[in-house]
Amino acid sequence: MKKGQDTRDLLQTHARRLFWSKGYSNVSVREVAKAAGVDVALIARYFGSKLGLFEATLDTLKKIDPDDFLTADSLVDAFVEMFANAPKEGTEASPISMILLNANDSEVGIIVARIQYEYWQSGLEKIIGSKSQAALFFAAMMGFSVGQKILHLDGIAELGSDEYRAQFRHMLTTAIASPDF
Amino acid sequence: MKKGQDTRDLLQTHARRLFWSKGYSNVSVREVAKAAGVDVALIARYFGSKLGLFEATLDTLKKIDPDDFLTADSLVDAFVEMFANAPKEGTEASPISMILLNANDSEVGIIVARIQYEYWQSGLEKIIGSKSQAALFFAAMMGFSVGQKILHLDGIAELGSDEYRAQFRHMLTTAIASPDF
DNA sequence: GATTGATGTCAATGAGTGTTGACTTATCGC
DNA sequence: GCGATAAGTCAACACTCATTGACATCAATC
Repeated sequence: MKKGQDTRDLLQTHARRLFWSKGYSNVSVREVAKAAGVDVALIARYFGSKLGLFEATLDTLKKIDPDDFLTADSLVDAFVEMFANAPKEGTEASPISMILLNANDSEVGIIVARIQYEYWQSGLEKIIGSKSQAALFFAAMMGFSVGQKILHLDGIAELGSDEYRAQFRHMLTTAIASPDF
Repeated sequence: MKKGQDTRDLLQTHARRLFWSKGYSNVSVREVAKAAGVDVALIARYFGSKLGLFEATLDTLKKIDPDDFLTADSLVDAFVEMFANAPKEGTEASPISMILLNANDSEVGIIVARIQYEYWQSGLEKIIGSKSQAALFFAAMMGFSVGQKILHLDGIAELGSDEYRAQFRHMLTTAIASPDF
């Protein structure tokens, strides 16, 4: 018989993939269990509840090192690449678009958003200098993310092109820059 | 006995308020019927289905005149005021944040997003000049909206202050401006 | 080999969902 | 007043969902 930890890992892996691509409320525990090849009841055993299983998939969100983005240039670079090299549809969502994917779920959405924003907040404020401007920047990133990943807006979908990449870089740079007053 | 049109209007009014504040999937037909004080079955009678009722609440989305925003200045003004004077929590969502509120619902989210984007698209492109930049601008607006209305991010929540309003105006203005290349 | 505890199976529960059809009641035209 | 049509009521259906508890099965320990 398998070790319990294996089953746990199996559930967590498939839960992450499913939750992060379809959103919390669009995935049932039966679906996760079936994908993992185990019985539904084991979710309750190992994670207590569906929400417990979901929260277990959020661990990796906290493992990115914020010191990777210490200057404004590298921050812009990082974001440009994040969107330009975005994986195609059906794959896992980026951590940021995860927020939007669950925005309508008061319980889950706030959990994800808080984790994400608290993570980015200090770094963004350090670089941008203004708390409110950092919040605007973060919000704009969410918008780009949902525009690209969920709504597939014309234009944003093809962020890979050089011309568009330059435009995107320009927008981010000016957004980070200090106002002229 | 009431006229049928009255019941129809009553259902539509309460449906709009509920759908636009909690999102489509977070509102049940029974909840709408109870708020309107009528029987659930009447939703099927007058609107065919829950989705039909929802689509009926989208009519007002199409009634805003895009010619109100013909210059870049008035566009920025309109957006600044839209966010600065945003109604408090619990009230109806703005049309834009409606998109995010339903982003995780593949059926409903796309309906709302398409209506909204197709409405703004031509006007934005006319003002901004670039199709992709217009898409980015629209996406950023969605992000601001969800940051303010749904996630209540520190900073964005208080967009009414003069200092913040100035920062917001600056960000929008530079975002609309042409790149220096 | 028996006992114990971890692990996995199965069926059922109870709450919620949108939708349907038969029925009753009111309103209007004649 | 009568009949046709509109309007509203009620109960049920068929489904999905997360969760639970009783039961079975395995692995390790004594």
